[in-house]
Amino acid sequence: MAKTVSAPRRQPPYHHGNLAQALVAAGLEMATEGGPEALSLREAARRAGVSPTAAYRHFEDRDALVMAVKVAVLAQLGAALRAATRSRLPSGLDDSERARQRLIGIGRAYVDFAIANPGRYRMIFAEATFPSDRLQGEDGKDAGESPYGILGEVLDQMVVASALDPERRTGAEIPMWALVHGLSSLILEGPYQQLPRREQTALVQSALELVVSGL
Amino acid sequence: MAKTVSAPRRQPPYHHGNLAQALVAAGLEMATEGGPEALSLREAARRAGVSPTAAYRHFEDRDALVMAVKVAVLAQLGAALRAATRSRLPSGLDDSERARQRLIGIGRAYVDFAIANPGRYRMIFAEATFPSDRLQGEDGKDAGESPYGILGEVLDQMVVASALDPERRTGAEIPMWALVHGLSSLILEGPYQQLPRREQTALVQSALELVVSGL
DNA sequence: CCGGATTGTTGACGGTGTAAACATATACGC
DNA sequence: GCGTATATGTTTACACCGTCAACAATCCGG
Repeated sequence: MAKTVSAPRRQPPYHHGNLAQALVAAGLEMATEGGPEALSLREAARRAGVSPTAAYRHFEDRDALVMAVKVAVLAQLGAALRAATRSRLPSGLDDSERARQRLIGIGRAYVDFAIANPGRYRMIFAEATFPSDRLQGEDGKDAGESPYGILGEVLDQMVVASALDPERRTGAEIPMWALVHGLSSLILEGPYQQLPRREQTALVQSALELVVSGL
Repeated sequence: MAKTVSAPRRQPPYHHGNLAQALVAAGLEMATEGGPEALSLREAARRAGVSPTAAYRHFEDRDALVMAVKVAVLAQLGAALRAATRSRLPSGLDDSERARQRLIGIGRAYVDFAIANPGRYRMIFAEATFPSDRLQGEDGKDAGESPYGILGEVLDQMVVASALDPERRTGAEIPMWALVHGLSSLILEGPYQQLPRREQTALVQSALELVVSGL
């Protein structure tokens, strides 16, 4: 009775089913816990309940896994920024001011994401053996929900709402992007880590306003 | 004849003489080649011509060496910024404009350092096991030639030269610091790595002007 | 001159990334 | 339906890494 053969799913099947995805999920966990340097192929395999080198059937090397996790994190950040673009704005603002507030809003959302998820955030800037083999390509042409794409969208809307001179639109993402990333680094690893959250966000707000008003 | 005993310095003496320093130097090399993750205690020992674990007499663990190298890099960056504050400025500028140009100058110098020394630059933001044990302290109270201190000096000079409202002096380093760090990251690992150096520096210049004029 | 403190060495352990050889399940052509 | 190629997972092995403990050489203060 209870033949081993026909017993349904006694122990995990030989084939995992979706190892690649499970490995990325494990990698995401590890990144959350300790950033990019905490990400290990063997540990990921362990967490996926699979032999130490099974990951090599899905990722050429550690860097490949890192990249995959990085992409996943970018998607999460993109979602956070997208959510920020949908948040309610105080009423009684004209279109121009609303567009401006949207921009400041995603800036805040970016830094908030970094503060709330330091490990995952740092994953975004993980390296791939510096002498960069094939850095370009990237293919991410859709960029539909890429953080950078969303920033571009919001800037475009500012132009439409006459909150930004069309002539200054080109390259406008640069100072914004640089600022939010710089702020995040400063708060995460720099001189402002000790500050109470309250003051941190105040500092972020004023820096954002400064740059946005300068655009 | 030629007694082994008295033969002068046939082979390196048992005691290295200045291992700690040599290890930091080796670490600096390795950081130059491949950033923080390329830094290994054993390899540093090897380059210093010493046994694999000798480093432990001078550094508690790998992180300690990383920190030491980080300090060394900060000093180099500080020197670069200091040099920028001494560079000649075009004549015919009033004090206020000169002070402003100084600020832009160290901003450029910061990004230039990052571009010229990506590995060493990234070392500055190397982590020490995120759950940070004793992050504060830092003691670096002198800050004489610390990059952050130099930035503060230049901002103070702007106040003196009436290029910056004293009321806005507090926290003025934040957007500047965030910007130059963000720009560096963007150029090193972000969407602008492919750009010709020429356009990169142009982009840096305009972002700096935008922020400085907004201070 | 001697004995303790510094500094460096040796050997060992568990962890990592990676490659090669092997095993098993799945999928596809006949 | 069968049989085999292919995809996926396992085992074994190697070199490297960080770290610890035990040992050896040198230096320095009494």
